[in-house]
Amino acid sequence: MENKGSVPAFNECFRDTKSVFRHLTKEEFEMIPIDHGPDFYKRGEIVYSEGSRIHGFYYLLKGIIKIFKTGFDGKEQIIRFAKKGDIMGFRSTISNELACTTAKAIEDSQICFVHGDLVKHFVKNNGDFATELLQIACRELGEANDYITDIAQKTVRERLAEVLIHLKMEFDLDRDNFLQISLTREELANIVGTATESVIRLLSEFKADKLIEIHGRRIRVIDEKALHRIGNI
Amino acid sequence: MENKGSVPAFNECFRDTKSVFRHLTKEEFEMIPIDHGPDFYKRGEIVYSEGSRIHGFYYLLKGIIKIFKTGFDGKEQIIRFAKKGDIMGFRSTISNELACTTAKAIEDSQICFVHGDLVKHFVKNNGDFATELLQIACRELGEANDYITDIAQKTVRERLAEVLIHLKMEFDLDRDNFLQISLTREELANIVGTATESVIRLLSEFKADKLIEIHGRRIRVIDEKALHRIGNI
DNA sequence: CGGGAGATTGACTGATCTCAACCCGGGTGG
DNA sequence: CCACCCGGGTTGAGATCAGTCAATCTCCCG
Repeated sequence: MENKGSVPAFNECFRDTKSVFRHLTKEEFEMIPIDHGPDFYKRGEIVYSEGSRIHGFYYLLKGIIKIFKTGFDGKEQIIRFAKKGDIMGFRSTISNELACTTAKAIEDSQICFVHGDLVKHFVKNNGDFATELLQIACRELGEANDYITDIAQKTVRERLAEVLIHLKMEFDLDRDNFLQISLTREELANIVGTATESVIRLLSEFKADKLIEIHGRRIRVIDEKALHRIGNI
Repeated sequence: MENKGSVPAFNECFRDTKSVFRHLTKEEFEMIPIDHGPDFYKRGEIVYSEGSRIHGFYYLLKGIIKIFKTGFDGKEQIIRFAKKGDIMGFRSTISNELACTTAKAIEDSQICFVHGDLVKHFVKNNGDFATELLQIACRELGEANDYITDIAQKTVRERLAEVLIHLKMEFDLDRDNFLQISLTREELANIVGTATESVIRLLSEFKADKLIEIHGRRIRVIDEKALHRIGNI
């Protein structure tokens, strides 16, 4: 992690009309220390680790972070991805618990940090901010519930189809309509909740059936309808 | 659903020092209409259904409610249980979405309802209340994440062992140390995320191995250590 | 007593996992 | 420059966990 940020860049990131911080008053805004700009993380670098104490919020300015739990045998389970505009670490901050997930950059990323005490202060004194946070938590909760049901009830094939659709919706496509996000087969497996080899086999199948196109890690969805059908979405 | 409650009983339920509503001021308290007391639900009755609009919070005074999602093929996936003191329906209320789960009484229950607008008002104007709600959401989120990882990575056997431990921790035991909560084999399967027959076979195994004792739906954990080991907890 | 729900058991099947071998491309140290 | 190594990616074979189907049993209820 490296700090190259400038103060204006830091301030700018909170001004975004879609930022969680958009409800802060001018005065509250100025409470955020701007002694240093955003932090830079390279692909592979860890933002925070499972079991460590988190001292505040991470607001993602740029890049993609994978958030995962490590299972009993060391296998990762990817819970979600954070991308531009998302916040991380608020669960632990709010509930005063140790982090229950690890956050790792899978693309070079730029992150603003806001101290937990400050966030708690905002929650207590700014109803709109509290409501916003609560809504974010509730949205995540809804997604988690869907996830649970899917993993518990669907086959690996169904889940993989669904994950591909989700990735397509959640992340940008490049000029050739390939998914921008670059995941190893193992990471895909860790989203779906299966073995790497299973993902590989199913991807080949999907490819053979002309549902997707693959160039190394780059994947393009060709027949979204069919994937919807396969995934029972 | 039937309304037999008295006003005092209704008021009383918010006074509990462990209630979410404990942070409300006297004035806020009085904003809650007390024109009717708590509602009574019999075992099997539905509090709210997936896909319906929820108009507020359900605060559980007494009883047990199972909260589940219905999967593609109609199979239930139990997400969690609500018991005395828990709230239900806040996700949908806060995020203004339709209910994504169904809540059904598995024991005769007694529930207080508070309108959503009021709850939102409290969140906006009472920082402690907002913080409390946020913490509840965060706790659930943490549990959901654990759940995801478990279902994705553990075997059915491991998960069943874990579920038994959880049930023992979460619910009271009767005088004979049997779990108070009465679940069908199918409901157990719908927590674990497996087939009913698998649960039956594994329960018999656990019983043969003297880890648990079974009398119909009543289950007693005998060897908690061993279950811990089996469940990799 | 008949009916129905839930519980149990057995047999079978098949989706997935595991293990092992092999490939490929990039980076590196000699 | 080249051999080697290492992290992914692929493929095949075999093992197995767990789901499905079907028959039976046990209560409990009207």
